[in-house]
Amino acid sequence: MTRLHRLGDLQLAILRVLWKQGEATAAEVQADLAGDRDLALSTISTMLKRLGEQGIVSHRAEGRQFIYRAKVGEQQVRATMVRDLVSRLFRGDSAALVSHLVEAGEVEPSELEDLREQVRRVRSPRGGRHENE
Amino acid sequence: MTRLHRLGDLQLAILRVLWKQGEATAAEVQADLAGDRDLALSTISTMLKRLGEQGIVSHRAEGRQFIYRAKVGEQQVRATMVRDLVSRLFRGDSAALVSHLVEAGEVEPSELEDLREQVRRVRSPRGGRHENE
DNA sequence: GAATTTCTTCTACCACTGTAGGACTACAGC
DNA sequence: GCTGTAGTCCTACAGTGGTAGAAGAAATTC
Repeated sequence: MTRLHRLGDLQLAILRVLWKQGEATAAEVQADLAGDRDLALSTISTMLKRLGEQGIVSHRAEGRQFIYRAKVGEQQVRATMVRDLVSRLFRGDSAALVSHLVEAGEVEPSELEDLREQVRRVRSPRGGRHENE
Repeated sequence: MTRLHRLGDLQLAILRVLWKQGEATAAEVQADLAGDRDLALSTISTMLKRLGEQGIVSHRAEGRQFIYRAKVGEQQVRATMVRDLVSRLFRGDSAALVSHLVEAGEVEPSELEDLREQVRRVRSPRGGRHENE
């Protein structure tokens, strides 16, 4: 599971299906992806197999077919990929990424306010203390 | 310049040098990178040539050697790559990325506050209006 | 002008993603 | 038991990044 930080489009698309469905066969993944991407079954199978070799998905046999399941969670992938991006583009400074988002007009300052509020509510359900300071 | 959104490590490292120095020869890039990455000159040259083919850098001849210059700015690359990540991992919702950063403990809520302040200062130097709404 | 130095370009190789056709295999039905 | 059928695996190819040796070209130096 070494290269979690640079997953391709198809790999992510497949993982998204597995996250959504819990587990799925290659054919089910193919069906779920159909529309956006009409891919041959062998394309999906090949990628699932490769993801398995990389430890990113696992599978169990059910009769003749394999049922796949993601071994990594969506949060984990997000965390890993975001951290990679931050280290590559913002010298590891996550706040610089947020700053960029605001300056680039991707988020509004007011949204920061909302988020701060929302997080505080989660962290301190009854007006308690923070873990630092 | 179609594939700005997925630049490799070396490509970014080279661009960083060009951004810092304005322009540079392959040997200068190599020298600047030495320490972190000790690469053959031909490695740098090859990548600079490829970046040129992709329209990401340009060069002019100065006597026998080429002097390279980035054709894309750091902000542009950041914007493109961040947008790509957001679309791949957060369904295009940049605020969700910020939310993720806070929940993952990568930025503190207090930092959001600072950023909001900082941005307000930049946008409205003397308490003026915003450009939207 | 020949030799040396200094660049660039060519060629090559490995790894990985995306993609898929075809081979192989095993179960299901007749 | 044979034959479809449904599923996996093998093989392959193009594209791209990372890496670099070797070849080719041009300027500098004797």
